[in-house]
Amino acid sequence: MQEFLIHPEFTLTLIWKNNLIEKTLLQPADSGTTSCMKTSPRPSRALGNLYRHYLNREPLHPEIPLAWKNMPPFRARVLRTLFWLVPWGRIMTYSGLAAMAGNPGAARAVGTAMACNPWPVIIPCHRVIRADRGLGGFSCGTELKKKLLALEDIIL
DNA sequence: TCAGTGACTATAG
DNA sequence: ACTATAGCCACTG
Repeated sequence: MQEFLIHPEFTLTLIWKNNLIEKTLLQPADSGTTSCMKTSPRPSRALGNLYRHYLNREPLHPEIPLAWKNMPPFRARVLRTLFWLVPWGRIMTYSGLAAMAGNPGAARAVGTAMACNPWPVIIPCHRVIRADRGLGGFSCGTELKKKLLALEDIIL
């Protein structure tokens, strides 16, 4: 089952399987979209939560049902750490996140973990930047990363 | 087991 | 500020 969050800057698709969010798909808004947000009909609790996250910065609920099965251990630790430690409007470096996840030297592996993040936006990998304040990479395009950060009043 | 890979980083020109 | 480079680590085939 799929459902959508339509935002002026992006569309987020939640892909559900066995009552768990298997992954999210993120794509930049195509030109000429609406100026307000909307969701697909009968949104799940998680989607409602995401809607209000972008509407009025409501924190994401810690129990969003994500399908963690088969995630390699370090990547899971990194993603969980990111979810818990970096809320709306905050940023973290790859190396900082590596340290918080318990392995200070693993900045590069954190980058790989971000690249493999199955749940962009829910797990806020757009809030992870380089130690030199550079933007770093983004699977869905660095332009979108910049816009997501701008929504949170973060300018690099 | 091991070589290859990459959303990194510190350092040197 | 930019480029090159060597070191770094978890994960993969």
